[in-house]
Amino acid sequence: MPDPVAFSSHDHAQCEKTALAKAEAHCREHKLRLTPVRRAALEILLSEHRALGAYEVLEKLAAAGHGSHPPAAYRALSFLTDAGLAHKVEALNAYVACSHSGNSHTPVFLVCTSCNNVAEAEMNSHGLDSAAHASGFEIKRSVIEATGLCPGCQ
Amino acid sequence: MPDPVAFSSHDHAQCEKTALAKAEAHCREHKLRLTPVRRAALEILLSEHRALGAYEVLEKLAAAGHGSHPPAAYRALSFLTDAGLAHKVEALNAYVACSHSGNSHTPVFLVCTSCNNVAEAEMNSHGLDSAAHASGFEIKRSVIEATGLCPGCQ
DNA sequence: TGCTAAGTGTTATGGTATAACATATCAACC
DNA sequence: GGTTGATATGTTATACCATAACACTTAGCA
Repeated sequence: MPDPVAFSSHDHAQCEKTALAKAEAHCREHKLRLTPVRRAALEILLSEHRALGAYEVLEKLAAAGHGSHPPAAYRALSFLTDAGLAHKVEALNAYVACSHSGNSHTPVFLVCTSCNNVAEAEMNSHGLDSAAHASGFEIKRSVIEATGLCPGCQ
Repeated sequence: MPDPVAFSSHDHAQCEKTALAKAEAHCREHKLRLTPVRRAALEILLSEHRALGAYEVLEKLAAAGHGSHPPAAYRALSFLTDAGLAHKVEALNAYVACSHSGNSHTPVFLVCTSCNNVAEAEMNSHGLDSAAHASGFEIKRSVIEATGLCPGCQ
């Protein structure tokens, strides 16, 4: 597992900018429509490394002049997660921008309970996959999340 | 991963009975108070291998003469999960009785989207643990869940 | 231009979870 | 046995998370 960027100090403006550029490229390539609301939602998620609740995203969307009713946020989040540009952290019922390209992958989240930052790591979920397959279970989607303390908060 | 009992036909009455006996022993040993409400909640969870929502548990608790307000269910479920006698399936916001002794362990859930049964497997979460530790993250609790189709539903 | 599909606005409602405070019960000790 | 402090339960109220259903608009294309 590489050093997760969420727990290291870094040039966040740059971090945001490149993620957004990658997202645009990904959408162009896959003919997905990154509309203003969706783009705004992505920018909101990208602005922090912690996971944001849907209603928190909604507030910020409304503040930015977009829809102010729950479906506005849920639709945007749903587009982003379907496109692989964001993920839902099930343990928090909250959403984070994807830290990796637009590649389809099984995310692994490290959620710090102190600073609330969420790092996304890539791991070979091979153990899970093959073990499940061995017992005859066919995996569609998997969720791997760990809560605890990040290096900076210990 | 051993063949998960939830996906095999088995003597469920026996399955329930031994789980309950183990839970009682576990509580005695750890001086935990398995009060009537808590015991009732555990029996409710044990009655099925699918995950039950908190309000579903609440209904059954009320029907059995226990509290009928949400905190009654959440408190019982919280006791059971803290004691390791039940787990929350985060992907479903629902609860299942623990299939293994009272041992503290990292559960791995296989959730069938067709029959709704949830199997709990034990797996060495060693990959996750050591990888997280290598990047300096200290895990308190981890969630590993896969949704898909069980052998019988494919 | 007119059609169709996709996206958005809006209202309403349903499902999940906890805060806060009152009351009751338990366990241990005097 | 009665007192006390901790644990558990009852109760009210509310907050947070999520989606159904339908109307309207816009984009993309024949």
